[in-house]
Amino acid sequence: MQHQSDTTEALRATGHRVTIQRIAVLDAIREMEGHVAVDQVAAKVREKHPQMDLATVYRTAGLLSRLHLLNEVSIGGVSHYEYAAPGKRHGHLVCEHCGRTIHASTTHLDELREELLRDTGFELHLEHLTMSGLCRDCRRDEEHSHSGHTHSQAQHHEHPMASEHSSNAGTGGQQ
Amino acid sequence: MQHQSDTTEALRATGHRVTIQRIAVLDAIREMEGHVAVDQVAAKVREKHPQMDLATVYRTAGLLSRLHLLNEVSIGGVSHYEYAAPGKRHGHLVCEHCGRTIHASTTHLDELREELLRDTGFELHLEHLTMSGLCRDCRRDEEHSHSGHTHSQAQHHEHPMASEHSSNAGTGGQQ
DNA sequence: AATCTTTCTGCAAATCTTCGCAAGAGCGAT
DNA sequence: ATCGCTCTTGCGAAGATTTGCAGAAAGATT
Repeated sequence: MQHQSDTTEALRATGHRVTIQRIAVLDAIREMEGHVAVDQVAAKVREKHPQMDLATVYRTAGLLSRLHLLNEVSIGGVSHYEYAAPGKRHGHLVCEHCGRTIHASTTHLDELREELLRDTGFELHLEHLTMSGLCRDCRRDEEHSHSGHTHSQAQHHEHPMASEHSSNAGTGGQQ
Repeated sequence: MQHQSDTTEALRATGHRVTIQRIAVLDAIREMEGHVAVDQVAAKVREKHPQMDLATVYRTAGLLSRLHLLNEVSIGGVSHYEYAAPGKRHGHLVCEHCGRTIHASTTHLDELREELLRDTGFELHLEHLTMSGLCRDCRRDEEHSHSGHTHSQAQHHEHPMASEHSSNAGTGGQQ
C-alpha cells in the first residue's frame, strides 16, 4: 500500500502541489466503498481534518478526477466520486428510474473507443463515461404498468436508491 | 410543420396535460440551433411568454426529455437541450479541454446498446448519452505541450467554447 | 533555515437547479 | 358553459456547486 506516493507523484508530475487536503480527499474516497457524494467525502475527511472546507473538497475531487486518480459519476445530476483503481476501468450504467448504478466492463467500450478514435479523432475517456437508461428490474416494471396514466413528473424512486455494485456488467455473468 | 400536434399527442399518450408552457419550451428549442442551455431557452420563451418561470423551464425540459421529445446533453456539468428530430438520433462527444461538442452517429452505439441489453438487461438510452474525452485538436495540443507544467486548476477554454456541430462523426454518415 | 513566488485553501457571496406549496389551468363529465 | 378532480405553474426557499479574494502553505532558491 503505497498509494500515497503514487498520488504525490501524479500531482508533482502535472505541476500541482502536494497538500494534505488532496491526500486526505483521495484517502477518504479510497476508504469508502463505491461512489460517494461530495458531502459524504467531506464528512469523512473532517474526521481527521475538521476545518476542511466543502468548496475545497469540490475543487479537489474535481482536480483528482481530471488527473484520473478518481472517477466522477453523475447520479441524478449529483456528482459522486470513486477511487480509480488502476486496472479496474469500467463505465457506469445509471438507471433513470431507480437511480441504481451498475458497472459495465470495458469489453464493448474499448471497441467503441477505438472506432471513435479512428473515425473522428476523438479520444474517449471511458473512466468518465456514465450512461443512463433503464435497468432490468425497472424495465420489467414499465412493461407491466403500461396503462399510460399513473405518472408523476417527479423522479420515481421505488428502489432503495443506493449505488449498488452489481459490478462487472458487460459481457460475462452479472447481477 | 405539424410538430405541435405530435407534441400534443405525445403528451396526451403519456397521461400528461398539454400546456402552453410545454408547447412553448419545445417550440423555442426547436427554433434554436443545436443544444442550448436552460437560461437561453428561458430567454427565448419569454419573448412570447414573459411571465414564464425559470423553474418551469427546468421542469418542462426535463419532462420533454424523459418523453424523448428533447435530448439532454450535459456539457461541463451544465444541462443543454436539443430538439430530438425523429430519425436523427446521435450520441454526443464533449471535449473536456475545449468544451466543443461533436455528434456521433449511432452506428457503433446501437451495437453497444444491444450488447448491454443482452448481457446485463440494461436498456441504454442513446439519446441521453454524452461521452467526454479529448477532441482531435486538443489531443494534438496535449502532445506538444508535454512539458508537464503550465497547468491551472481552472478548466481550460482555449477554443471558442461553443457547441459546434462538426456533426456526422462516427462511421456511417447520417446526421 | 529564511526568503520569495505562485498555488491553494477557507470563507462568504454568487449561481445554478430543485423543491414545497398554494393558486391557476387542463380535461372529462354534467 | 360549468363543475370538479388533478396536474401544473409561479414563487419563494432550500440545496448543490462554483467563484472571488485575501491569507496560508508549498516548493524553488539562496
